[in-house]
Amino acid sequence: MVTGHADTEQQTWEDRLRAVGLRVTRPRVLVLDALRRHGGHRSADEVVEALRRRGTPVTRGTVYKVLADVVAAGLVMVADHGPGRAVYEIADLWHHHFVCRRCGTIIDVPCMEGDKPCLRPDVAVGEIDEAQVIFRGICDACRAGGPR
Amino acid sequence: MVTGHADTEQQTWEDRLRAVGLRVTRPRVLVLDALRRHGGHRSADEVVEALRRRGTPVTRGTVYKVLADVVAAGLVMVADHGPGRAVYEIADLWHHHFVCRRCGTIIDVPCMEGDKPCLRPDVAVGEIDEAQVIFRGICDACRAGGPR
DNA sequence: GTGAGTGCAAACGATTTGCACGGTG
DNA sequence: CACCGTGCAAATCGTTTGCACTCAC
Repeated sequence: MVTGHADTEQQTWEDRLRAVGLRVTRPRVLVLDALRRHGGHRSADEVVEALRRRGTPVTRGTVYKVLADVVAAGLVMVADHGPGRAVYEIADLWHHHFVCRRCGTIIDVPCMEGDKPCLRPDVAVGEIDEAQVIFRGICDACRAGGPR
Repeated sequence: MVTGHADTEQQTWEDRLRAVGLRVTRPRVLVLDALRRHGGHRSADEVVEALRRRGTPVTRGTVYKVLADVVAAGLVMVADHGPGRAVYEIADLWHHHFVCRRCGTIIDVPCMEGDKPCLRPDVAVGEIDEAQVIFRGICDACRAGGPR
């Protein structure tokens, strides 16, 4: 599909960035790559930490700016699961989140209707372009771990 | 139903507080009452401000503590619509939220299936006790106000 | 070369915490 | 009267911002 050898598909980020009118810069590619490598949800600080560990440090402030840009551009989704708990992930497939009350783990829950908002309220409130669903409860791992 | 004269049903808070094992104190009743009086969603600061205006001031710190307690006790629901945007409301009837991207207004969206989580994922992730749904888009008021 | 993007560090605002006093049970 | 809950103020933490420098285009 992609011409070239990139085993990380990294080149795609350049295309995607350009496609949304953002310049291709090192921090942007690194942040996006960190998110895709991880595959799951990461907070801004976790991205900073991951990049630092990889030997390609990016400033905290810059990470926030990059995240704000790519979220605004639609490349990344942000989900707030509580105060000071914003998590980011690549906006590829739409899905919901299950948050464990006990261990805080976030588990992806596929959206039953594909890549568009799968829910619609039965009252007219406005034009809905997104339906973010957060399920809360106790995850199987914690339940298996005993009643406490 | 309730013996007494309380036109504000305030006495109920005492019962509800006791029922969940919390002491009945002035700040707690005031905070709960402020939330119910308002009927909608209020941030911690808005509660502080409302109580101050009513001539029954409660410290910001105390409001946060009270809110944390009553949320933990299940008397109040908290919804996070973004970083530093936690809003609280009485946990009486289950419903979802529609957040306008333009003006920030929060509109209640009734849950189609009554007072229990109306949604269930089709994968087993754990024991779900809550499904919080946040719809995002442009509210009718903003749309009526023109394309910008 | 020019403006967008970055790094650094200080500023910010919501929420939390420590401690001494006061009220509830 | 013992303890929980409050008030006050300082601390904490995630996130934002200002400014000079650098790099992408």
